[in-house]
Formats: sequence, structure tokens, C-alpha cells
Amino acid sequence: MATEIDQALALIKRGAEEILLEEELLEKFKKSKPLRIKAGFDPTAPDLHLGHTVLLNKLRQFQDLGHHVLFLIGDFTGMIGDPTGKSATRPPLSQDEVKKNAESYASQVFKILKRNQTEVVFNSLWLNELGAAGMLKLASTHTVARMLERDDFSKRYKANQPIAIHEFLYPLLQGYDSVALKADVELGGTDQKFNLLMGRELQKQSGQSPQCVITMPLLAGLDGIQKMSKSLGNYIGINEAPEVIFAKIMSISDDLMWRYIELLSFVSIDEIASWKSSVKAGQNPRDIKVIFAQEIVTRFHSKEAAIDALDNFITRSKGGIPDNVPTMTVTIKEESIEVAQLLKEVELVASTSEVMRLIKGGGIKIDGERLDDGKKMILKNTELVAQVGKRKFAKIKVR
RNA sequence: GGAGGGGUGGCCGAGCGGUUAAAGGCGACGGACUGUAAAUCCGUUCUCUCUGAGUACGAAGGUUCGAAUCCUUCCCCCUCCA
Repeated sequence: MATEIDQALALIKRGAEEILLEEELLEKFKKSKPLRIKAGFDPTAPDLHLGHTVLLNKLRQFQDLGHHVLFLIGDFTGMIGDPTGKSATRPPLSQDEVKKNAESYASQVFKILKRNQTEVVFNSLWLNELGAAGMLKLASTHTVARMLERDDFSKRYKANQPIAIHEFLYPLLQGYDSVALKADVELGGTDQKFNLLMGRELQKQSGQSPQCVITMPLLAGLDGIQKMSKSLGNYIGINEAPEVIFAKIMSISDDLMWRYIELLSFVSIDEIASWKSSVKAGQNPRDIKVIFAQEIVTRFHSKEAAIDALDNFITRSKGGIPDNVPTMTVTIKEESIEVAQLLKEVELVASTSEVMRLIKGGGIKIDGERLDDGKKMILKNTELVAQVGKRKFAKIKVR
């Protein structure tokens, strides 16, 4: 019996940054009844990327151990916007929008989580009830000095950056969520540590046994510097096309590659260690990336898609045009259209000015031929394959 | 409420009446090299009907032949005092 719990603990510990307090978690496991595992998410339109899956995978592990996941959508706290990072106050979303976004979450999240062990909850349910009086009572439990202990706040304070009063309320509300949900465990990124601990304190104050806090490392974005996020454009989305996911993984730097593998791969720790030693012995790290890219594409698409993506990748690296480039159809009124205009039309580039620039640098090819004139006219009823840079391709039909 | 400092292109940051689409750095993008890695080198970096034109330095007005640069009002941020 003891060994089973030890195994469970080991599983949960893998990849986790920190567990507070581990002994308490062990105690909770020993009670051998399903625990309530909480994790909070933004109510904004979700476009899940690999960074989110670090956390989701961990939730899934809890489910595999028989526990119950409380998937919290912060539709109330979303009005504040978590001050972590740079987000400011956001306009509140309408009920319809929240509902739509929740559905969108469901369609993505259940690629990882088990439906029957997941409960989707909205914090507006209890936070709307809290009222001004409740809010004041909550706010009175902590001091400004305590709030300034939070790394993010103190940095901004020292740097003379503004901190709005309501931002102080965010951690309190998130903590109150744990009270309302009677959470046993809360998961979050390392940047959430302060907020997660707030939950413990508030639970203690209201006589509950405090939740355990598990922080997961933040997955670095493709730039290797900032955390992965959609707004920074350094992400790999789980809904992206197989070839795109594959290509993005291949472009990860060698140093960063190992962090991705450690946080995202399901292969055993021993296996990863053997990869590392073979690279050390001279194997091309690219080969490891291929294996890893296959695993990820398989997870979110299929085995076949992963094989195709690899073929695609090989073709491209030889300078060829891959088989399955996306096809776009452009309908024009005139008899012909300028290439520059056309490329902008299909959103291969952001502006015609950009086309002109790229042409000067030799970055655009049409049907494999380098383009040197942005004003070249393309006639109606023609088809061509356009390439922008090394990675962007499109088959364009002009009608 | 009072005193002072500040708001420049994705970011940082020069410029403080004309030669400024705005130095420099970072980032980003393209090219070469390569393993679509790193490093390095070269080029680009507001838009458009692109060897020309139009918009741009918090917002709106004004002074001037000419303003990011001077004046007025407004908005926002920071510091100190109350």
C-alpha cells in the first residue's frame, strides 16, 4: 500500500518545480479518496499551446490516480486581469462570450483531460455573491506590505511602475476561489506561487484544511527567453497544423530542446538520459528533435500526420516544395493582379511594402523561381505556388 | 490640493526650429553558411496605386516659409509635500 502511494507521489513530483507541502500531500493521498484538484484559467478566447499542456498533463496524472479536477474559468477575476506579466484591466466579457470561450476550452482541453473526472466551474458564481461587504472583509485579511512581498508587485513598485489598487485584490480573489471550492490541491505556474499560497492562508482562516500547492515550471517560448504565450508569438499551438508544429519544434535551439523534452515528453527519464549521452557522444541533436517532434505531433494529431510532417520537413530542407501546401483561392475583378497585392490578399505577408522589401532581399519565390518584380501581373485563372522565406508556402488560385 | 519630472517607431533610447521617416541598441524579418540549431557575415525594419506619394514623435488647437522640437488647452504616468 505504502509503495503505491510512493509511486503516486513520484509521478506527481516529476517535472514539478515545487510542492508545498509535500508531507501534507502525502497525508491527503493516504486518505485514499478522490482529491479536489484546482487549476484556474483565463476566460479569454483560449488558443491552447504547449505551455498550457505542461499544467494539463499534470492534471491528467492526478486523474489517472483517480482524482477530481476542478477546471476553473476565471470569468470574474478576468475583469481584473492577473497582474502577473503585463496585462492590465480588461473589459468584462459578456456572458455569451464567456460561454463560447468555455466551450472552446472544452474542445481543446479534453484532448488531454478525462471528461468524466473534470468539473468546469466559473468563479463569478460565488464572487458575484460576495458583494462589497464581503470584498472588504476579504481585503482586510491582508496588508499592503504583504502584497508587496509578491515579486511582481515589488519590482513594479521599485521601478516606479503603477500598481492599481484592484490589482491587489486579484490574489485575494483567487485565494477565495480555493475556499469556495474546498480545493485539496491547486496547480499553477511558478509565477502563480504567491496567488496559490494566498489560497492556503484564506482556507486556514476559514477553518478548512489548506490546499497543497504545486507549481509547474513555465515553458519558455521559441525565443528561449520569455515564457510561451500567444501574444508574444513564440508559441506552438496544439491546434496548429502538423507540419507547423513539426517545423516549430525543429527550429528550437539545441539548448532549449532539452527543457522542452523534459517538460513535454512522456518518455521515461532513463530514455531521455540515454538521448543526452548519445548526443554528447556526437549524435546530431536534430535526430533527437525529430523523435520528439513526432511524439508531439502524434499526440495532438495522429501517427500518420507525424509521418507526413516528417516527409514534408525533409522535402523543404532540400529546397523543394512540399506536397500538401495550403490552397487559397483569390477572386479578382480585373483581368490580372499585381503579385505584391496577391500575396497580401492571401495574408502571406502583412503589407505590400513588406513584399517589396522581401523581394529586395530575395526572400520570395513563385513556382520555385526567385521573384524580382513586385509589380509583375498575374493573370486571371492561373495557379501558382508562392513561397515567402523558408517556411511559408501557399498554392494560390486566381479566379 | 501644492511642487517637480516625464509621455518619440514592436521595445529601450537620442534628437529640442530646417540636410529627420527621425541616430544608436535590442528584437523581428529576409539572404549566405548550416542540422529550418547555435555562432558569424550581409541586407531590411510606417503605409500605399512604391525610383513617386501619404501619414507619423500622448490628443487637439496655435505661432512660423518650415515644428518631434516654441505657445495654449486637455489626457495619462512617476516622484516629493499635504
